[in-house]
Amino acid sequence: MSVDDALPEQTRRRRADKGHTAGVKAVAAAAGVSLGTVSNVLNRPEMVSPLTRAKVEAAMASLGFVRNESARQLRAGSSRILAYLMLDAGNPFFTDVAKGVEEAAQAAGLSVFLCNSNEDVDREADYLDLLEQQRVQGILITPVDQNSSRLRKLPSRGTPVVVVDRALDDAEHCSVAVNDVLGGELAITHLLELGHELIAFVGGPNTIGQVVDRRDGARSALEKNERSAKALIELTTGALTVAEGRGAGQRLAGLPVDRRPSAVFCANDLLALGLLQQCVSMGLRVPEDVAIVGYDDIEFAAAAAVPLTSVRQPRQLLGRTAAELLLDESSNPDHEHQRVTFTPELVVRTSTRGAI
Amino acid sequence: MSVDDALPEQTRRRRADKGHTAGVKAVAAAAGVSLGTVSNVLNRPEMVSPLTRAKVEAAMASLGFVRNESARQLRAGSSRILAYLMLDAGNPFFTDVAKGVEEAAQAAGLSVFLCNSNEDVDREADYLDLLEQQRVQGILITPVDQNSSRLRKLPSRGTPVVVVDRALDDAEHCSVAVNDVLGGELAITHLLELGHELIAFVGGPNTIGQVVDRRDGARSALEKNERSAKALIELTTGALTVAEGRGAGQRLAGLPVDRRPSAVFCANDLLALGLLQQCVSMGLRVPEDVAIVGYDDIEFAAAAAVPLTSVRQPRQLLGRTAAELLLDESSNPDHEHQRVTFTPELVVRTSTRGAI
DNA sequence: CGGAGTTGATGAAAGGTTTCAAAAGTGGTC
DNA sequence: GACCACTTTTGAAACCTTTCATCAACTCCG
Repeated sequence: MSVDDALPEQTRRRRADKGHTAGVKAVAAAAGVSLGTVSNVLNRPEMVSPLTRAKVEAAMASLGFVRNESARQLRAGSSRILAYLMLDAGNPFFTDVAKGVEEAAQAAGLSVFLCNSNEDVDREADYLDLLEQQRVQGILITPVDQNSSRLRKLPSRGTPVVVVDRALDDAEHCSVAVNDVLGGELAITHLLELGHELIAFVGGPNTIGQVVDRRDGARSALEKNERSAKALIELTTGALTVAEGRGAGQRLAGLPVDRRPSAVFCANDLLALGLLQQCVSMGLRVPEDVAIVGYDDIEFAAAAAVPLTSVRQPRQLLGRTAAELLLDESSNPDHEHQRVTFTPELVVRTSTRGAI
Repeated sequence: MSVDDALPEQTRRRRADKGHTAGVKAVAAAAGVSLGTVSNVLNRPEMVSPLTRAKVEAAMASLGFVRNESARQLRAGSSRILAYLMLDAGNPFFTDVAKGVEEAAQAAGLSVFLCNSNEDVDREADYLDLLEQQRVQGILITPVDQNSSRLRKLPSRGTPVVVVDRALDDAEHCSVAVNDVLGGELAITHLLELGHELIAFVGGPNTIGQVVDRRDGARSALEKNERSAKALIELTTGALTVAEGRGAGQRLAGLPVDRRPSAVFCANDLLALGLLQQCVSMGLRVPEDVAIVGYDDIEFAAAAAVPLTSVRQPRQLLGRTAAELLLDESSNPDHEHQRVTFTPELVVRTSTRGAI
């Protein structure tokens, strides 16, 4: 007693001990009803008399009852949660996709947990395990590693998967993507039309499918225009980040003028923004000395030092569609796996255009 | 039989039915050991003989055993997951904070679920309920609504809470913040030193504490410099987004020249970037016609059309510290609630400086 | 007043994992 | 061959919720 008096913080601490939370049983006892009735108040309130309901609700309030979701899920077999495992939470492109996912999930009464693999294969694998063990309703993922055996096994074990911004050749899940090859073609075709002869491609690592496709699109555009493959210089980066973009900018600016490309196509806008910043700070003029095309058309592309020409993707729509496919898969017994492909669009701005 | 033959997709569908997943019981049966032994293989592998372990592991692999995290948590009482409920996942500031959180969590062997309240009070409340019901280890939150009764109740019920980028007057949890009042003062003092007489403050809504503090800092700087309160024109926005920033830009540019502020202090960088973009597109020169100061110093601020002067916060450190406090709270019985405050720093760039 | 029908409340069982005290097995020693 | 110390395995109990068949009470009608 005197101890409690002397140490109020300890009281607080004790209160925070785990395991003290009241469960349905305690509520039932307090309200003087049975277990089942409490459960009915929670799940089928209309079939319990107003009087009883009031008693139970009062008991819940006074005991600070919090439903135990684990127990609930255990019984139910699956949760009301859906997860989006992002490639890079720091890239506005993916947070826009996430916004679309949230939109669709909310409309269906589900919640979304976002996870960030940060382009790290191990992190991705860990999260996949975790989410499967959590028995989430389904997983939306923009994979780092498209050959992940973990990923392939999920659907057959009961966790639906929808691949976002990528199309796997696997038939076990839906996917929603944008035609990245076409996007690459658009970018390079635009630069060729402007008269550029030597072009750099900045992107990497090559484990990322988007990078590969966009590069393939770039090459194919060269071919279609009957240019040599040597017209494309490849600068490989370790990730698709602003910092890597700056690094690439430095390498670019370091080239002797006669071998320096007059235009650069970056695998995403973060790279492009970093590259742009570095070029400007090293005295190269954009677009006079170097023209730059980005990819994604994130909100910041238009607000850049030199507004960025970029290949636009329907970001939010991508997320919304993916979530809808997932919901269909987990609720509709006649679900057929689909591969939805959207078409990108080139948005031309100052970074490739002479004038203001 | 013939039906199965004719419709291979249906087979696939059936396989994806829920409830078929093998549990410890099935594994035990398949390996010819008891339930407890399987559990030992999972949790204390060193105390089961290599031979038995091999048998069990083989059985797990062949049955595709996936641990049921719900059941696990139910027994254990809490999970190995920690959640960060963000104010706006589209704002790079918060994703940087999240990165710090993930860093600290990973070091401690925990996983992080990110949730996005999107500045919506109801969404925030829903997520808080959900996370509490999930019995997460703890919740990191940048609150929309600092008076949320839900939020206040959490710690006493056993879910530790750390408030990020905000300090509540409540004594029931730790908080990690940056001195926003000081940040506001830094910004305005800088503008006054440059000779600006009429300054606009752009930010809102006023339910967001950061906005209020930064505005208060702005006012206090005026006072300290013996200027009239009228020297600060307030343009209130509905959210801290690029779009709202553009709107504010439009309102600003619409003012008659003699009543138009020569400088603007924006409550965050997104507003500043939007405002900057709008001003430029409406023919105002920055910084000649309008000087702009942002807040947060996100990576994109430096890459903007006109590199942005901004108040820098230690973003990642903020997240890391918050997560560490949370971990301490849930593991250390002698934990004392702390209120950590970092100091912001003004980064001057072209948007407030005459020359290049 | 008896029986049918309706409404509301009950409580046991199930769901998958972990824990722990107890049992079984192993090897060595006197 | 009995006993001891030690390692390994066992199985029942507990965690909390939901479901569902069953029961009780009440209303209405003949």
